[in-house]
Amino acid sequence: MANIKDIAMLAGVSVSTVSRVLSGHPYVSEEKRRRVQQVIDQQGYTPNANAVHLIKGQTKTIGVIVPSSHSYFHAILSGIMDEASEAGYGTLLYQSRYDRNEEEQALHLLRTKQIDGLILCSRSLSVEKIASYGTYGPIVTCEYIEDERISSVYTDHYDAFIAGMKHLTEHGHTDIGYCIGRAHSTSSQQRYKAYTDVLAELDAPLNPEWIFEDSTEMKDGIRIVERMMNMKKRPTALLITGDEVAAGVILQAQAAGLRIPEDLAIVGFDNLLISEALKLTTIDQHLKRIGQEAFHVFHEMRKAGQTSTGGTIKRSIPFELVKRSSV
Amino acid sequence: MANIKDIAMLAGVSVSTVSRVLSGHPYVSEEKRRRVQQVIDQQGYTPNANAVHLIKGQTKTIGVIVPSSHSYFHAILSGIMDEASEAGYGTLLYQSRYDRNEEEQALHLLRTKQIDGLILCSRSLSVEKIASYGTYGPIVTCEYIEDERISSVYTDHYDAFIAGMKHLTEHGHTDIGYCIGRAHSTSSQQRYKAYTDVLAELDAPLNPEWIFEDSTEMKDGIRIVERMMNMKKRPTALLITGDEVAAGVILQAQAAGLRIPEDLAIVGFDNLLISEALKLTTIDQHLKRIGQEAFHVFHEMRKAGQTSTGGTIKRSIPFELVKRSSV
DNA sequence: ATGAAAGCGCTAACAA
DNA sequence: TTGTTAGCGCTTTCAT
Repeated sequence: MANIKDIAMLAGVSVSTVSRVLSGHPYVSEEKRRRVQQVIDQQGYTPNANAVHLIKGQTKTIGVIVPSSHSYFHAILSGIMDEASEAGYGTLLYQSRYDRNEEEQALHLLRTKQIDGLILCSRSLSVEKIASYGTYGPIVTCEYIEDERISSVYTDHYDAFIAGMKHLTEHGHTDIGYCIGRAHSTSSQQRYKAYTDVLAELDAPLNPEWIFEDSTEMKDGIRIVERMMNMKKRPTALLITGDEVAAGVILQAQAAGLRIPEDLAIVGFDNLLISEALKLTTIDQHLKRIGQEAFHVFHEMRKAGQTSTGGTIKRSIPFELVKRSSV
Repeated sequence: MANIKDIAMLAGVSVSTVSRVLSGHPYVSEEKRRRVQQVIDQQGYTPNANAVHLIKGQTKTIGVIVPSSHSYFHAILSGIMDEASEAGYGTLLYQSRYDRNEEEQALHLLRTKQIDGLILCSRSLSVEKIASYGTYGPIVTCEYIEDERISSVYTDHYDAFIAGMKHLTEHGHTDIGYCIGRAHSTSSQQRYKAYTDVLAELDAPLNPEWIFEDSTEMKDGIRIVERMMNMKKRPTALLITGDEVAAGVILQAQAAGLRIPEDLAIVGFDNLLISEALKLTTIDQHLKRIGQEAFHVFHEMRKAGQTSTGGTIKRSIPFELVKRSSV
């Protein structure tokens, strides 16, 4: 493996000239530039990135933590990747599998300077822990976090849930249930509040049995309907955070002979590719845009960091109710 | 940000002693070890990974290219990650989105020494192109590749397809169709061969209309049934590579009033989480195991590379027909 | 058991 | 326009 010294020697120039050619520096004579480039091509030389990173003190790489490869995160990720490559950044993906250790491992990359910043699409670690890594580089979360040391780009889940509930009540529903992912996340709490607020306004009773937790995949949707079929009184409508879960619900509802929306109305979340095929009414959170903005926030902080003391940024992304025929 | 020199100074020792403490080297007096460790803790010091990588000439990181976050790749990935972390390796994920440039970008990481090896879960680039990077480190693909310069860990798709077809013919089916992903991949060709071989043996006619291409997601399954419903003669059984597509087929088949397996028998592939919920008969390719073996192959090559000229490895992973009630 | 010093491969300030 | 040289932060001989 040739290094820059070899190239310099073979081209009969100094290493600095090679370095200048490499970085497209203007002050190089056309003749030497050509000569150097020729040696580079012929030797198949590429600079050792570790050396470059070491001396530059940056890697032009942003880390992204996703807990799983769920399409929800995939949508955000695609937004991040687009903007990152636009800005000349690479993307280092880290799958935490909801494991705190794995997650801290990723945070560690920031300390050891393997990445310039970090975007968390979800978190398992405490806010305190995450914030403690803030000194090593910009950290951006894709869910709202109170802490002042961390930036976030997020959906207002309370408002979004209210919008979904309203849409159902406007269609005459009062027996409404909902399905969420992890029960104790910040968003789940906001959703619970929205749910109870609307129910209270309606003077409708709250039936705890109609709240389905830990639903993230299609199979969870199937399970939910199986459980519903055994209830003495079933909800007439369901708010489902995640269109894959909604797909499972529709699948099993059909198998059980329920018509949609007559017997069961559904409002989903995320507006994935299947959502359209299923004619699902859903709340589009513009996940891709969340990813894009997350990168922008990182980038802004990074640029600000050079000059002033970059403050953190909180940015809410508007959602949109996409009406189809499941309500 | 303190560096090793600062730590040495603060602890009143040389940098070598700090380095020894860092790497758990035996020849350090208990007293100095404690003193150094104390300074390290108090300063919150962590070695700069770029410097370590530079001098060691390795990163203890393996790159993984996945085209998308489809659960098929996720299953392989989880196998890779398990074995990697077991062996003290980090995993750098790269989403190529079937884009040749992105894919080459990942190959480039090998040249620039940011990763020690690379596992491709799928490829868009030519075999030639990929093989040309083989000199920079071990490359392992998770699909069969003829080329001698590249290792692969794979399912024998011909045999697997034969097994699926046989299972259907044993249940009396002769009007069999199938759904595949990318039409021109190596595996698709093998499957086509298996399909025609079985049909020929049966003296059954081949109906090109019953071959559905470009099906990877649930929505594709929906589309397939919509198309099938318009046919004058429908297949009575379907072999579907990908249980998410199968889920879409089941969903839409139910909506169209087809009973499974009476009106339409289905053999899926992959045995995902939903497969069990859907009572889907499916061919489990042991994707996780493929991922595990892919890492092992990388690791073996890497270790061999130190001493001898490490040859490449081809390793076939056995599949398994999981019988449930969709046939 | 410890330290001095060479060097991993590169960039950039400085001199020429 | 070009070359010399001093690091970037670390590991690892080689002495002692």
